[in-house]
Parts: sequence; structure tokens; C-alpha cells
Amino acid sequence: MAARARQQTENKAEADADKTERMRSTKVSRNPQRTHAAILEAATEEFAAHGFGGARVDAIAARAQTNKRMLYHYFGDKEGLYLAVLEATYATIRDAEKQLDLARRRPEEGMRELALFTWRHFLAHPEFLSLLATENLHHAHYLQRSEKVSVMHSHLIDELSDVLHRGEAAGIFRPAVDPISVYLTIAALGFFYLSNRHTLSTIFARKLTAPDALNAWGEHIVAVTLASIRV
Amino acid sequence: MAARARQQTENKAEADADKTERMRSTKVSRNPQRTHAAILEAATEEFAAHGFGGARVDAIAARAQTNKRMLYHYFGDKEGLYLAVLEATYATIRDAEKQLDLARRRPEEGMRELALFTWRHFLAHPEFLSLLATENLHHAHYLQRSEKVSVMHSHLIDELSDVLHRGEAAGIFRPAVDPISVYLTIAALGFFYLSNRHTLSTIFARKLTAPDALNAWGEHIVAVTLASIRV
DNA sequence: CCAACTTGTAACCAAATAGTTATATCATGC
DNA sequence: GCATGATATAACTATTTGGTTACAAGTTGG
Repeated sequence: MAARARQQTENKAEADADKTERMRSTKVSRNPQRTHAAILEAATEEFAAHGFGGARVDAIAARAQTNKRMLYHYFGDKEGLYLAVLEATYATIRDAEKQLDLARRRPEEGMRELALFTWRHFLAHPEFLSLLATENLHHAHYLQRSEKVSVMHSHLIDELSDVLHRGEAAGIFRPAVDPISVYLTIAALGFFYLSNRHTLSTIFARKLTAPDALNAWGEHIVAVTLASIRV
Repeated sequence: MAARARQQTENKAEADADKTERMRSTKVSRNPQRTHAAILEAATEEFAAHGFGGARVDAIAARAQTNKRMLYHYFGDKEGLYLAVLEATYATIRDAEKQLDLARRRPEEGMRELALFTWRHFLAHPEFLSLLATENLHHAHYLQRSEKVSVMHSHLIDELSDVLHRGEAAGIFRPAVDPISVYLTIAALGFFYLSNRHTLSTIFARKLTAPDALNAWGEHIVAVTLASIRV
């Protein structure tokens, strides 16, 4: 989410600056949206890097080039900030998933598309994986508080169900395959490989993050997923 | 590891107490092995529950029913204690893996055995999964310092290679299957399901940890693994 | 243009935290 | 049987931490 958030923030900040300058041509020495977004982005990095307990509020304020007063002003306390980070990160995922439109693809192509989409998404958002690991350490304590995240992946599961049914009708996928199991399988293969890459490469002495290795694992996910649902 | 460590500790403690009482029949008010093991067990729980940054040294000392002086006496500092926990936890895994003897099993049975073993092992050792997640958050910083953990899974990979070769020779497995990819597949399916169960069940509103669901997922791992390597 | 409100800074505080010291007690080799 | 080192306790300290307060300065509606 970091890159995207920064992009949006800067765009908004520039727009605000332009408007203000057109009106009175003063130096922009305050900019609430920018400060808010800068804190959120800094917090995302800090929480992803150190976990909830390891994250330092002072460090977040410093990284956002503001101070703690603003942080507490916008987000209440450390937990509120953490929850805001979680929700913003999930929102990014949800937005990205909307890009998927598998309805017109042939079943096997659709499954390939879905698996590679998930894999590339994990690759592009390492902070999402880290936050997920941290949140699970805390038994999803904070995520459960959020009303916004409840019906999160329904779009994805709907699209997946459709693909599976069409594959079944065409006689190439087994009948009554559970879409959630299929999704968990795809997510598991991508998540584990990336989130555990450091301990895995320490143990196996293998460069898991070389570009070739990453592409190969993406194809591996596709192959395993298809093999597991074909008749 | 917790249960096993506690068991060993208590056995040793009892043996020591017996010996001491036979010799002079004094109350046992000091017992280095027990203290050492109690600290290690308490630290395992604390680090697994809160991560490195979230773990509290005072809490560990209190949980071990000793005090910080002893903790620093035996383990140097917080990082030394964390490293000791990591090494002890990996040692438990390594010991368990030695129970595996797949050499005489038919290939498909061997694969099933290996997958279920890994799954049951993860189920029995949730603290291992949490510590792994924490360690990866820190880019395996501490694990890399340990010389002891380098050639960790070699036994497992050797056994797996043998099973794959025999399956290939029998014409039921595809040729030149990469054993590490197969192991990663098995581990990924188990690890992700368990370590992310809290966020997953929040999102999907499904009880992932019901006994039936757990058994079903174990069979799912077996089925997916076999489907991915069969000719 | 000014009163009310928002955004910002920096100094401050109480509690928590990792790590230490002083000191006492147990065990044991000589 | 006692000198010595290992094991234990609890009080202590310096620093860090999350969170607050006093106050300054920018912004805006009337």
C-alpha cells in the first residue's frame, strides 16, 4: 500500500497547494490531508517492520516528519493508528481485486489468472503479508473490531465460484469443488513462500527471491491449483 | 515444545530432589536445571504470544516463577534468550522428524505419511508457527546468527527425495520433481491455514479449527500434494 | 478583520522497561 | 568444616515509552 498511498497523498497535496496559492499565494506550512496520510504511511512501514509491540510511536512521527501530537490528534492512540493501518491496507487489496473480471475467460485460463493475480499482489505488497502475520499473532484482535472488513473477499469468492461451475459444466473440473478451499490453497502457496522466505533461505541455502525463482513459483502455484481440481 | 520441556524439567527436578534428599534430606530451594528450563519455557510462550518487541522480560521471569537476575545470568540478555528459544524450538522439530522412516513405504503411502506428519506437527506446536512468523518479520536476523540450525531439514529432504525417486521408477510420479518444492507445498498448506486462522475465520466466517475441519484440511494437503506430482 | 477553530511544535510526565548491584544462601571440593 | 563459586532475591537505576499539556500560528466563516 505504501507506494500507492504516497502517490495519492502527493497528488492531493499538490492539488491543495495549487488551490491555496491561487487564492492567496502563501507558503503551505500546514496541510492536514498530507500530514494524515504521511502518518498512515509511516505507521504502515513501522508496524510491518516491527510488529505492534515493537513499533515506536516516536519513530512513526519522525518518519512522517511530524510529531506525536498530530498522530494522537488524528488517530487517538497507538491502537487506533494500528487499526487505521490495517483497514487502509485491506482497502488497497479490495480495490485491487475489483480489477479481476474472470467471467468471460475459459475455466482453466480463469484459474490461471486468479492464481497469478494473487501471487503478484502478494509480491507487490510485502507490508500486507507482514501486517497479516502480526495481526494473527494477536489472534486478529484488532481486525475483529473493524466492521469494515467483514465481507471482504466476497467478490473474489463469487468470481471463483463461477469459474469452478463453468469448469465443472465443461467436464474439466471435478464436481462440487469448495471455492474457499481453492482460494486458501492459492493464498497459502503464495503467502508462505514470501512471508517465510528469510527462514526458508537460511535453512535451504537457496535464493528464493531471484526473479526466475519468483516466476517459477508463480507457475508452480498455477500448476498445483489446476492439478488439484481437474477431473 | 512447551509440554515436552515441562515434562523433561519435572522429571529432572524430581530426580534431583530424590538424590538430594537421599544424601542430606534438605528442602530443595535451588535447582539450576529447573530454573533454566522454566525460563526457557516461559520465554517460548511469551515470545510466541507477543513477538520479540512485545515480549516483556519481567513477564517471562514472573511466568517462570523466578526473577530477572536468573534470566540474565543464564541467557545474557533478551536477544540471547530469544535465540535460545529459537534453537530449542527447532531442536524439538528436528527430533520429531527423526521419527519418520519412509524408506520401506510405497511411494504414495510415503507421501501421505510425510504430509500428515508435517500437518500434525504444526498442529501440535502452535508456538513454532508463531516464532517462525516473528522471526521472518525480523528477516531471520537471529536465526542466521545460529550455527546450529543450518543443515536443519536435510534428513527430511533426503527421505522425500527417496520416495520421489521410487515413485518415478514405478511410473506413478512425474520425473525430476523438485523435492524442496514439494516440501514447500506441504509446509505452505499447513502453515498458512494454521498461522492465519484468526484473520481467515474473521473474513470468511467459518470455523477453521473444528476437529472435522482440521482433519479435512490434512486430507486436502495429501490430495493436493499427490495430485501435483502424479503423472 | 477578528473570533472561533484547526493544525502544529516542543517541552513535559508518569509508567514501563531492560539491565545492574548488593547481598544472602546453598552446595561442594579440598 | 570451611573457602569458594554457583544460585537466588529484591531493590535500584538509567533510559525509553506512550501519552499530555501549554502554547503558537495558520485558516476560515461571518
